[in-house]
Amino acid sequence: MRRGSTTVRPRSRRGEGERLREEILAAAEALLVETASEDAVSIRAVAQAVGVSPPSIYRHFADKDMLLLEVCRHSLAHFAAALDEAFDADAEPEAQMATLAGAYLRYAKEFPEHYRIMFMARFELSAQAYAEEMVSDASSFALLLRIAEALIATGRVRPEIAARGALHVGILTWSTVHGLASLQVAKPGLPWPDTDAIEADLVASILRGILLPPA
Amino acid sequence: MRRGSTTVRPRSRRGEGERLREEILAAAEALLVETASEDAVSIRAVAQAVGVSPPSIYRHFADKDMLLLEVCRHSLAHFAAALDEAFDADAEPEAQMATLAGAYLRYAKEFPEHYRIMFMARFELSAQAYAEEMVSDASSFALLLRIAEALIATGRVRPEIAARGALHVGILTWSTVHGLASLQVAKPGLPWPDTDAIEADLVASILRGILLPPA
DNA sequence: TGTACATCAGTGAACGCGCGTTCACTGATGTAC
DNA sequence: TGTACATCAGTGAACGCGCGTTCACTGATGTAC
Repeated sequence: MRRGSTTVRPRSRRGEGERLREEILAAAEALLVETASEDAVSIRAVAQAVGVSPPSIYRHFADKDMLLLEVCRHSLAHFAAALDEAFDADAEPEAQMATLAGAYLRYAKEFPEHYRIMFMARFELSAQAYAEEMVSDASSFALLLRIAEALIATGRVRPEIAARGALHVGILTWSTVHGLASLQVAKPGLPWPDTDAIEADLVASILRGILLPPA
Repeated sequence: MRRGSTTVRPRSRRGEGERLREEILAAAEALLVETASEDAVSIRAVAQAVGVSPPSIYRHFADKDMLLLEVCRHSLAHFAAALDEAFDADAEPEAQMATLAGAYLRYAKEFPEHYRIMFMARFELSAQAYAEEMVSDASSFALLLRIAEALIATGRVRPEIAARGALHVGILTWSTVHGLASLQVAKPGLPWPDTDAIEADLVASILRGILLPPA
């Protein structure tokens, strides 16, 4: 089986060594997306895809874990950008939450392998780094927390839930959308019925679950 | 690193060859649970754990995929038994659904690796077998569908959701509990706040999401 | 009751593979004088 | 303007490993006569 390019990569000019780093990351990500398998992303496969020898990878990444961690970070930024784009600062918090949930589900459908490595993989070693990433201000989780706070501030969140704070509300909503997203990523072979209807009902259900009933 | 037992396994008597099959399955499952990693379940590791040579495995399983599939089937039965035990045929459908959700979350917490291979792994090849398993009458999914039907029959489910049928309701509830369960399995390193409160609120939210508001 | 033999449970050695990683190296390129 | 040289980007070959799987086999055990 042939895989990767046979292109001969021209050597970078003096001082431009960092270019290879970007190429490696891009190739690793592409490999992940194309093969839909974390296992296919090996040092050797990435090197071949870039058109470089395996030891060259070690110039830019300490080891394989560090490479994967960096790919994961890239994906998190990509994901955060997608959600940010859907965010409307002027909308009502309820609408913001619904929009965010919709964008979340759309992203998982469009980039299932990105989704998988971000939220379904077992990066045991990088748990700490991962946690830091999640908590950073630029992250999508931070955006969710801001919306949760705004939602609580409207006074429409059920008091027993609001009392537990924005993090509590954030995790409730996150885990709900993650459920559908990850099932679809993990089990594409299942006979899914009308997914649009499920998504719509799920988003509506999330809000009904945490909000007071309309007066 | 030493792993597995050094015990010498006595050869089965004539006609008792099937005993090894059970031992292999048990060892594979134990390995999965102990190491918390699908990758650790290799033909060789299983053979060593049982106290047998690697080729012996092939007497009972065509290849590695078939062994893993069988482990997965075992887990599904184990899981279904756990949910069945929590089921109270005499309770109200709403209470049944809440109980089922609670048992589901408890199972995922207690047997995270069983949970992972059942609902988070990528068994591409066995998608069909998996789908058949899910649909069988003895499965936990069948139990969920029965409860969903009973819930719809009470007339308390929101009409726009009830109109889509029990499968729709089942998937909505399943994906919601799966979200929390799988996040906890995938990211045990995250700084989870009070999980009991989250579980309780999630279960309550599911029902509020799909039911009509109390009159 | 004894024995030849078919069957069954399981083995030992080997195959080729792809992996992560290390090591000493090469050769182009910019720079200092 | 020419040249020696330090630096930089990247390489080729090899390491040891564990893997799934195959093959021809061994030796115990039950059975038929």
